[in-house]
Amino acid sequence: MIEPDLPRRQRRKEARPAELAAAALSLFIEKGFAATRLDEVAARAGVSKGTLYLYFDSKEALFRAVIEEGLVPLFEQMEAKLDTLKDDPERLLKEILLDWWTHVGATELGGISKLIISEARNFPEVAAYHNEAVIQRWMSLLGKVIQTGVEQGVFRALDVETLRQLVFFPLLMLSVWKHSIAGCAAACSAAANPISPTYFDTYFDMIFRGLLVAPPELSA
Amino acid sequence: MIEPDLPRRQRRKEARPAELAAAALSLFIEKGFAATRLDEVAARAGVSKGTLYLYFDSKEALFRAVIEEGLVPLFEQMEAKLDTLKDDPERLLKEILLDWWTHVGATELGGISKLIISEARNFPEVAAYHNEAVIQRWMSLLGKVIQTGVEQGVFRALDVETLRQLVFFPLLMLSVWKHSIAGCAAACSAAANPISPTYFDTYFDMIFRGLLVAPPELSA
Amino acid sequence: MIEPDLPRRQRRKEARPAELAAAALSLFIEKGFAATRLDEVAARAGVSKGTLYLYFDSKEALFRAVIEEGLVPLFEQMEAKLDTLKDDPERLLKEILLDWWTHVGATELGGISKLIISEARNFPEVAAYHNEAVIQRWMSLLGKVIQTGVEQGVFRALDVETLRQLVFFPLLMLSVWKHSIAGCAAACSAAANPISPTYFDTYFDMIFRGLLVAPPELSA
Amino acid sequence: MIEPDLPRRQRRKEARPAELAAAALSLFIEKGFAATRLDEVAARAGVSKGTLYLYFDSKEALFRAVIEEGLVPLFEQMEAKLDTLKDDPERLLKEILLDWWTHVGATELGGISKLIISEARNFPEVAAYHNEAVIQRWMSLLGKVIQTGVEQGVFRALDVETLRQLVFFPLLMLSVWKHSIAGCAAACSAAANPISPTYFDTYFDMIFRGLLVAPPELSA
DNA sequence: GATGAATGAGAATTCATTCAT
DNA sequence: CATGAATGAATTCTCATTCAT
Repeated sequence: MIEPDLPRRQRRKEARPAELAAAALSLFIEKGFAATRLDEVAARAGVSKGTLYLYFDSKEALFRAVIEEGLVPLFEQMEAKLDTLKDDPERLLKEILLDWWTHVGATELGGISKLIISEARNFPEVAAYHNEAVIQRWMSLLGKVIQTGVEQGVFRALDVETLRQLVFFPLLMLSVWKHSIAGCAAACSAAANPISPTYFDTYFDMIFRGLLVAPPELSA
Repeated sequence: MIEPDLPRRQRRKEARPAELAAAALSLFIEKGFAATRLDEVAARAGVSKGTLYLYFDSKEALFRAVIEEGLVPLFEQMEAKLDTLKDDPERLLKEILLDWWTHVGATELGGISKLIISEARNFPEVAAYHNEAVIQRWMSLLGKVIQTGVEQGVFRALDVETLRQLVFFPLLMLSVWKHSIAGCAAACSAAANPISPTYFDTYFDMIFRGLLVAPPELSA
Repeated sequence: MIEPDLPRRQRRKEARPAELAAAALSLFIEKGFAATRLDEVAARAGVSKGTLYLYFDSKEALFRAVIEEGLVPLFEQMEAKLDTLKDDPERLLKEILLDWWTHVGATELGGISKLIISEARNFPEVAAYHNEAVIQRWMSLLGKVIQTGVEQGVFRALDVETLRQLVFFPLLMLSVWKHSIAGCAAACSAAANPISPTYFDTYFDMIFRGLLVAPPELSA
Repeated sequence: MIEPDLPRRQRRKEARPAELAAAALSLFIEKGFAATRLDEVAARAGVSKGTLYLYFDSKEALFRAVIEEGLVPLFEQMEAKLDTLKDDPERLLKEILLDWWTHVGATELGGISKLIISEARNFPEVAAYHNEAVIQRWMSLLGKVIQTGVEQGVFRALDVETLRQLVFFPLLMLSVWKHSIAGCAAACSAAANPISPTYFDTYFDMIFRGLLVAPPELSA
């Protein structure tokens, strides 16, 4: 990955935007967009305030970049998986949902969802971009998986539009929760943390009992 | 509600905090806490900026009051219902969830959830208060309803902690969505609005097929 | 002028914009628009920085106001004079030019010309406003006076457009000079100051010898 | 002008300051000193920002150089002419004034006058240098020409100090005007452009009628 | 109580200047 | 010599908070 024959300066220059966006992401998630000062972002990235402006035109541009940077590595994997496991929609759906949780929901990237929710009203263009580049894409992916299952007679023929939301929202909400309410560890009691150890077992049990034409428990 | 024998001045005086909090609530929801200026709050409430400080010590105090004011009328109803319909947990759960949607999720009060999610990190004490005064209370209510159903052998004996979240999150997320992403109507395409007309039908179908020991469709 | 029954606060509020504009004018003239900091303007007016923004939306708005404030009292007098002395165009022209010198060129208001010259490129709308509200008006006034003289057979029938500039530019340039080069008293030698004691005598001698059909010197 | 036996590198090196100053001049004139960024100057000269500092210590030093560079080629011509046409002061004066207009007033160099007027207060030493190196020299030249005319009995014996200003200011003002107000072409109406086609005819007519002991028109 | 003018600390942004490469 | 990434002081503008009226 590292090209050792480039002078250090230049290597730095190429890495900078990602470093800055990473610093900004973590701060935006911690404190929200408005409450994050560019001073802090610069400090966390180990550069001066002015340097930010070498790479981003404004705070809003930085916001936009954070979304883009954070989401580029995110979708190759997800969509690639769609072509595998076509004959086992249950396992495919489960894997895709767990993938999302592992690579997004449970990580810092999950904070982007919270960010977008918080700032959509104030930055409609950024929200629109995110909606189109991420939400629609992801929802469409989920829809295709479910649709496949329906067509194969494995999933019940309910409204796919709604199903994909019902299936996804418990995970999304969990992630959002983790990055906001559960984040004020000191003040909020432990009870604020909603993740019980059996959460995922129960989640998939419920989801698939609702989805499957012949749930294992009953078909037995 | 109105006490007609008090002189108007005094009535006004007592109503003021609620009026101010109402104005603040709608603005906080529209623009977020940080982006709302006290000028605007005062203007919307029809008073001068200085007057705000007669009733609230600071912007944060106003935030706290917004939570309290907005949620006081909210929980008498909900908890009262618990004592009714004890013998029909399915109907009770459905009614309670629809009640929440009707009186909170679908109304401006649903915006408080978004607000808390956005600002929890910056105002941990407010978040803690909300957590304890609202979230815990509401989750406990849901838990009791489900527990009743389990005890009566109507609901499956899964982890109740998780079930109440799985049941509630699709509604909560929907409400949060409505108050953020779906709110930037101009920029975000209509597709951002996730409510399909059959959402609630499918929602309850899925939920109860997952919950009920003997779902109608399968018991047949 | 002062209305002694208004509370001091209110009297102040009405006077403020003019006070602020006056402070800004003198600083803009001294240092130019770009080099003047709003801190200084506020300090000179004896208020805080924030107060400026109660009355003016931006530094540019302040600039615009300076032009307007400074020029309002300026044109009533000038144009009123046009109706007098219709039968003596030479005296009328001389009085109007001296009036301009006394009330504008020689005073701080003359600095506005320098300001506009300096900043026209950077603030085209302000320059356009000044052009229309001041320059055109003043030039038109001069043109009418000269035209009257021509029609009465007192002035030679040359191009009036040009004449009014030839007549005015020596005064305008003198004023601009005073407010720029002559202003750096310490560094610039006294020779930079171009006003010789006989300037106006020679000026009018030249102007009228050029203008008059029958100059006194020769008609004698 | 080009010295073809120097290696190109070296030629470049010697030409650099002049190239940089030329780039700076045009930008200073376009936008004023303060509003010109060194980035732009470097870009227009086709070098990097750092290179500027190899040749000039500071932005102010560049300003000073702009004056010097721009005016060096300017005065050989002018003063050389003084020795010719000694027996026709009218024609000499006319030629010198037209020369100034052709080589300075009408060209980019005329912008230096505007620049000095704008920045004299902020850069007194630069203004002082310009005053001494340019203004005094030029005024002295004009004075000598007029003095010659007076001594030959061709020009009237008025105050020469003032006469040279009266003669020069209409041209100077015209040039300044062209480089400021007339420059904001978009916003300012065409009427802002003060040059009528007969400007110079009328100008010389007026000037010489005022100057000459026996103007053609009257001597008839 | 109520007002709204005034404040000033704080945040985003710009840009002349430096210096490692 | 030349570069251009990095700096940070300086500047505009915002807004929660105060307080004289």
